[in-house]
Amino acid sequence: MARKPADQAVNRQDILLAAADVFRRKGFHGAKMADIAAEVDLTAGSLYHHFPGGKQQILHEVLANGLDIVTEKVRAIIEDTTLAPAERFRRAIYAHVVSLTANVSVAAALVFETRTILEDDIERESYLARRDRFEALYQRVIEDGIETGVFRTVDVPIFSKALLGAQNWLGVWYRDGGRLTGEQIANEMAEFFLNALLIC
Amino acid sequence: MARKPADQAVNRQDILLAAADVFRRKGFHGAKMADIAAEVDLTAGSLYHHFPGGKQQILHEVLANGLDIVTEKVRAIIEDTTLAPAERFRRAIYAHVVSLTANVSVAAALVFETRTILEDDIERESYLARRDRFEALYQRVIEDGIETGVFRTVDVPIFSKALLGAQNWLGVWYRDGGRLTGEQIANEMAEFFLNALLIC
DNA sequence: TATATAATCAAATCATGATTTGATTAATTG
DNA sequence: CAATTAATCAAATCATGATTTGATTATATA
Repeated sequence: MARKPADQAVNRQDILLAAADVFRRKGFHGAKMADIAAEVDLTAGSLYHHFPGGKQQILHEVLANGLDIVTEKVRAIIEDTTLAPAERFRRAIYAHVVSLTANVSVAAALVFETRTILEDDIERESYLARRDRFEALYQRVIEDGIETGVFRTVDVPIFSKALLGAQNWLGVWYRDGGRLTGEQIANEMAEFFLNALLIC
Repeated sequence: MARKPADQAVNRQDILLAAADVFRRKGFHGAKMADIAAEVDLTAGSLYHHFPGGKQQILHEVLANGLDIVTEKVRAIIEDTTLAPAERFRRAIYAHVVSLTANVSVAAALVFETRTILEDDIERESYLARRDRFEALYQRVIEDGIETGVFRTVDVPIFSKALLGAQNWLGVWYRDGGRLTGEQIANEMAEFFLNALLIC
């Protein structure tokens, strides 16, 4: 029967992480299959064994996985209605930022390569849906806060784009081992945006 | 002597704008010289007459020009010490955002292709310097506000990255003809970030 | 251990696209 | 209008890199 994967054989996840890293450094179009393969000690051709769909499929899985992981964390917080809107908002930002900094390469791919995947008509639909679903989470909690009277009356779509921009930008500048940890940065950012909304 | 450029001949600026647009849609690596050429009714080879340095040079000029134009607008405001820090901060954001929305393609290039130009060792140095100079402008006015006691004591580098992220992100989502004008968005964003800083 | 299947590789294929080259066609200026 | 330089083009070059193909090697299970 089918053999169980050997311990030393590379698995899909290794390849996806390696790919995210190469994408961060060179961009999707600039990344060679050989570059990705080299990161996991394979040759370019071997990658097709794991991802028959080639480079495009690899990108798709990097982005879809990455977004899903963050979405799930944020969703759990936003939908916890036992907490006040301000607290849900704060915790969501914190979790989100920590998640991005914990995995800069994927965060960077989410920033830089979303455009690439949207070029592909097949992926386009499903990816846009994923993204809208995510953005809606933040919009919901902001609206809750406004209705409750604890948040200023801001333009919610614009505010959420500003927030997401600030967060996504981490994928551009954050590096492990910098002056602040991901958690410290997450705290700061949650503070910033909460102050922007709170009526004092 | 040298001939004066004919009226109907394409000029460098046309090409740079066309290039920025193609870069926005396909990314630097995905953009073909032929794509850029087609936008101005030329063939790929003809572009080398205007830009002997090829695609790389075109990217360099798009980014350097784009950044310089925005920098100059923001600089004039930040350095106008007849205004209070809060007012300088507000006007700088406004001018910056209006400038980005007035030229989405260049704004998008500044977001997506900075990484590309940084790969090039020659450009790297000069471009990083430009960018630091720009970021320093915002940091200065924020520090002024803190020292004056009108702004909260935030972590200035992190705050400015959050701000720049929110602004740069416009290059990703803003499109002409949307629900709000560039000016309206600029106002909103200035409000957001001012509220994040102001001690009420 | 024998066999089936997974993993992998090296060497083709195939396409694509940047850049160069050698004319050819304007437009300017004396 | 002749001479000169600018703009442009079509057709080579040249390189690069994704993907395919046909073995080869490793490992698990019967």
